[in-house]
Amino acid sequence: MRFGEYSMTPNDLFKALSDDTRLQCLLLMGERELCVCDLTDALQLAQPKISRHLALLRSLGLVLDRRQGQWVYYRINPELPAWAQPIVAACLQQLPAQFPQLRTTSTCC
Amino acid sequence: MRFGEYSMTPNDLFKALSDDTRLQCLLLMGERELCVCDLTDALQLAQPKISRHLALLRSLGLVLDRRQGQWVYYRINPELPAWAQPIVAACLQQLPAQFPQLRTTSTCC
DNA sequence: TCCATATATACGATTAATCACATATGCGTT
DNA sequence: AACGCATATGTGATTAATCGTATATATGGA
Repeated sequence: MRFGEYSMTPNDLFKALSDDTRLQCLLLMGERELCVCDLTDALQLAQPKISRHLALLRSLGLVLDRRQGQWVYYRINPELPAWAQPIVAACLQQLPAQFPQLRTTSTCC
Repeated sequence: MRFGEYSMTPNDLFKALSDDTRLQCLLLMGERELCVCDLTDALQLAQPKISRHLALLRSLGLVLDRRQGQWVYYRINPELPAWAQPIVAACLQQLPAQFPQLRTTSTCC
């Protein structure tokens, strides 16, 4: 996958979405801003795994991050390319129902 | 990628979309039913390459095929899973503009 | 039947994606 | 400074995706 400050291509977007870890992270972020430990808790996955997937989403500009103290909060970039917005919106609307166990416990940080 | 008569998952869909050959085939089919030679002409790619990508799209149920004489016509499956329809529709609406050179010459078969 | 055209698949090689584990960095507290 | 916690990255191994080339199958016509 291309990587860096170039503008995202459709190929980049779909490669990003075509991994369940990344997709579930995005779906969870669709509800609210989340820190890394929220995501590791919700998905029950190792922290380095989550972090590397987040790095990829960040490198594409698909998500933005914000450090607050020791925590880093991630959210979906509200300024996606115009062509990507309807696609991402459709995903956020349709796909949570395809991951029934997907929920944040909210008792994290 | 999973393969066969199982029902398509979001992961399957995005993996299918995350190859430019397959994506451009789908976008071209968004306009009308096309045979394999239409696609090889339009994309200027080797026939076995196109055929293998079409086989993958077909195995997921993303496209349907219909043989007429020596030609095999492909079209987007109009009965996609409900969750997939808005996503595919958004792609068909937004993405052709991202592939400016994408056009069928219509002088094929 | 033999040939030409259209399409599909098999095979081996190459490249890309993912992972687990180890380690590094950054921040807050003592 | 030293520690603990949260997060990020490096590394090597494994698996998956893609490709080019060769070949197989199907159809129609001579």
